[in-house]
Amino acid sequence: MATRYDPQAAEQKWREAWKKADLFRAKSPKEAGDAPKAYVLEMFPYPSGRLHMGHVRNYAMGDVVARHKRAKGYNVLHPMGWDAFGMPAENAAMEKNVHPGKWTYQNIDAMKAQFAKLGLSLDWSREFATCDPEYYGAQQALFLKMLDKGLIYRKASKVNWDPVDNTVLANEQVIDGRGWRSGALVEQRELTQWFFKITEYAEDLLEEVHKLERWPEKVRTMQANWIGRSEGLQMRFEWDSAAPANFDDGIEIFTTRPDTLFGASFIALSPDHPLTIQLAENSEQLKAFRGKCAQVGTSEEAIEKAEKLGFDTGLTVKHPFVDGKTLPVWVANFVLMGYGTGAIFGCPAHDQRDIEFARKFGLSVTPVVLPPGADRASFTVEDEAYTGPGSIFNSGFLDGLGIDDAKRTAIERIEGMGLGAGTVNYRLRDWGVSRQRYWGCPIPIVHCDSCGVVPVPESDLPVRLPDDVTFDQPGNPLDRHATWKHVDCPKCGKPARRETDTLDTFVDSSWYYARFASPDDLEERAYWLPVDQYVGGIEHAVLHLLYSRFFSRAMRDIGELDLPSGEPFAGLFTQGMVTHETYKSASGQWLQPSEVELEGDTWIEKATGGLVTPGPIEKMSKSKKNTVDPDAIIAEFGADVARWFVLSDSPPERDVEWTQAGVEGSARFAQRLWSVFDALGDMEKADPADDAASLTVRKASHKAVVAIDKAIEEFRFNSAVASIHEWVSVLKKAESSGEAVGARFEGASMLARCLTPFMPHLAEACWERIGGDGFVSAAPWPVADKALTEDVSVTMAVQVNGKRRGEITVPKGETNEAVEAVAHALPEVVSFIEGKTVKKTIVVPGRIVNIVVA
RNA sequence: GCGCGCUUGGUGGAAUGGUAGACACAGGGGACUUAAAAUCCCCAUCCUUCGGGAGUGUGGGUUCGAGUCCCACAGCGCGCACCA
Repeated sequence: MATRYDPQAAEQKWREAWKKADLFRAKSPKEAGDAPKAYVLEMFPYPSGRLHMGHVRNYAMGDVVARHKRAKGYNVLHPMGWDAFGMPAENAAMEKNVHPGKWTYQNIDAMKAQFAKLGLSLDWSREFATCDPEYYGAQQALFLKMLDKGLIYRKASKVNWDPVDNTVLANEQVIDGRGWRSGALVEQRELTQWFFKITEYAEDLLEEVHKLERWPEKVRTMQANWIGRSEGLQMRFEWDSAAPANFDDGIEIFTTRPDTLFGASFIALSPDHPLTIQLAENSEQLKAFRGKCAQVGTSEEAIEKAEKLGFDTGLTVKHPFVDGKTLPVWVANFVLMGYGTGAIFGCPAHDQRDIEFARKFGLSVTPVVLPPGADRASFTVEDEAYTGPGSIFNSGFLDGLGIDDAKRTAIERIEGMGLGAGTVNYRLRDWGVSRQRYWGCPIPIVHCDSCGVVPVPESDLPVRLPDDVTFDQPGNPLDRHATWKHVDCPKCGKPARRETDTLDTFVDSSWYYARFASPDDLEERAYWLPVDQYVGGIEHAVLHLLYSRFFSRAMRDIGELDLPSGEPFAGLFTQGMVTHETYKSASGQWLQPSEVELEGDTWIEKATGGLVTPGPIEKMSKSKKNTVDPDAIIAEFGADVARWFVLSDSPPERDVEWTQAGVEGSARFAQRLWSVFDALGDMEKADPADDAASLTVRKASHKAVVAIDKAIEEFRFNSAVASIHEWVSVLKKAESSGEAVGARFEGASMLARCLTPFMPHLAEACWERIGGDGFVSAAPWPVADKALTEDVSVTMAVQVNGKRRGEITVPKGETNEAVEAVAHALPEVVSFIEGKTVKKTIVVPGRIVNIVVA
């Protein structure tokens, strides 16, 4: 009697059995023996308390890799933990009056229960949350070592300050120049903050990113662009007018175009340049001008882009190469303080920003690069700068040189004059990590009036967050806590104050992969690292991955990680999002998928019967209400079906659209799979026979194993799914004709093992039904028999002039001449080549025959 | 603006330079059934005078042969964005 597979009962049963058998615990290097290691890691989640479909897809993918590797004989580390510090916990504290810690750990419990239902092959023995004192205490120790090594420093820096909430805002929390929560106009404030010296590794981070062959090209490019290396010249222009105080030596600029120095017509300073600030002290006009620049600067990029603002300081400098030539010094809003030296020389003829500025303020324009084929007497630049190739002219000793030669020559000359040197500049800036927040890792520092900045002794770590905090007023609870910040100086013993800033939560996620490998054992860390396969969202392409690459280097250099390359993630895969159609009611409200239904061709709202307008397919989000709750799906169809669906329809790197019909299709297929095993379950087990029907089944099975293996290795899970579909069709066909029982048993045994990475619970049930030994989750990957995967004859298409006209089947290894003869004799072919001259015949063995006729 | 990527049936997509559209979803037809559900099987790019012809965003090119390689263009998406 055929039975139905009951996912609810089966999934729970198998999960409990796995847990009891402790199947997924990573072996120690010693236990593993000769087995190679595989560290499979998915980006750990923020414990929001609710699992979403994006998580399901992310972790399903990682689990496919982990289970496949395990079956292939690897010692697999597949851990899980929680990225648990951050703003949402503080927001919850303010809104619901619940302590961030309590809220967070409750969420972790809730989410862990949801995770458990997915049947992931995780090693929970290594679980931690970044808000555990053991974790952030270890992080504080790393901080102190890095500080000691000179990788951390303090400096004053501008931050977005919300004057109502009394807090610092991240850039993404500033919307149209206003705080996202308070709505107050955001101010730029100078605060002394802690910085990680990521720029120290800029060159290495750039160089090594190109070698990460198992990373997506796209991510590597984004990182390279973010680091933004450019070669150029840093030089100083000496004063023509009287030198202002503190700037006796002149004005330092950076340029990538020293070849255009003869075309210089002005110097431009950033509104935030120290000289500008100094000059503004005695000039109301300049003060006003700076204010104007700051206003425009916040957000409205369009406006900012349109208008070039300038202020003539009246100062002048000498041109380094042309005696008697002077350049005016302006302040310009388009010059950024954060890049180079915060000052430039303007060469309007060959820089678009400079030409716009020069035309607006009537500054001179001298072309010095002659485009190929242009006439030197008549070539002019109007409103469009020329930035292409050419030869240098109007440029004294540089005349006639190409751009690259001219750059080199100009740099040498400047160096010879002692005015500057060739340098490399990076767009990358040091990483500011101070956050004026409670729910983060406390910075282990004490400020003492006599001793200054004093590190907390390692024996006093962790510096714990106090529990008794309130969120009823704005600002940092650590700062206003009655006792917490008041401590004695570790050095002199006098009363001092704790640092009340906490670390950016990106710090927490920059080294968790090393902590998973081992809390403190360097050898074990060295054994597991680097992560062999990292899986996560593309949204972390720059910051998280760059910070992690920095941290692994820093940890290496302070002796906390034995990782010569410094690269923490050898392989990276970025998966696409889960999307869903959106729905709007007649009154314009977003509706959840569960609130609407399809009647014929039109969507209606279940509750009201009102007409629903389906909208674009977008990433599942609360605001658009186009979410599907994994719990509900698991309750209805089981976790295997949810896993199968998110892996089946689209290539893993692309978005997948969640559809009800698609899930139902996956559920149907799960039953179909079960029926393959169920039909065999009551039969006598037999070895495969060698009749034609058996051979057909066996070939399909052995070929499928190879195809699925390859597809998983290449992250083409959708192709693996397709192969399984085809395979099952063959098995079902044999089943309906009652043939090839032995071959079907063999195929089913292989199928159960190939299914395990995708639908682990179902695979266990199937394995059990056909009397498999132990857990299929612990069974080795099936080995395909080469004799069955390689055919003795091949079908080849026959083309005439590149058009397919027929096909022939010939023995494998047949000579080209014989193949050619068969092809020429094919009736469909004869009618096309009759009466024509055959110019040549191309035979690609095993693939195709192409007959070329005149 | 600069950089990167993508564009294949009604839909998601498959295809080491070698039979385009595997596999799935939706659709159509049939079988089983008193009926339904479930299940199983078949059809399905377009045009056609049924011989064939056209066809992978558009236009060129390389090749015996191009979805795949090269050039140009268009559309869409992503990233960066006054980076000197």
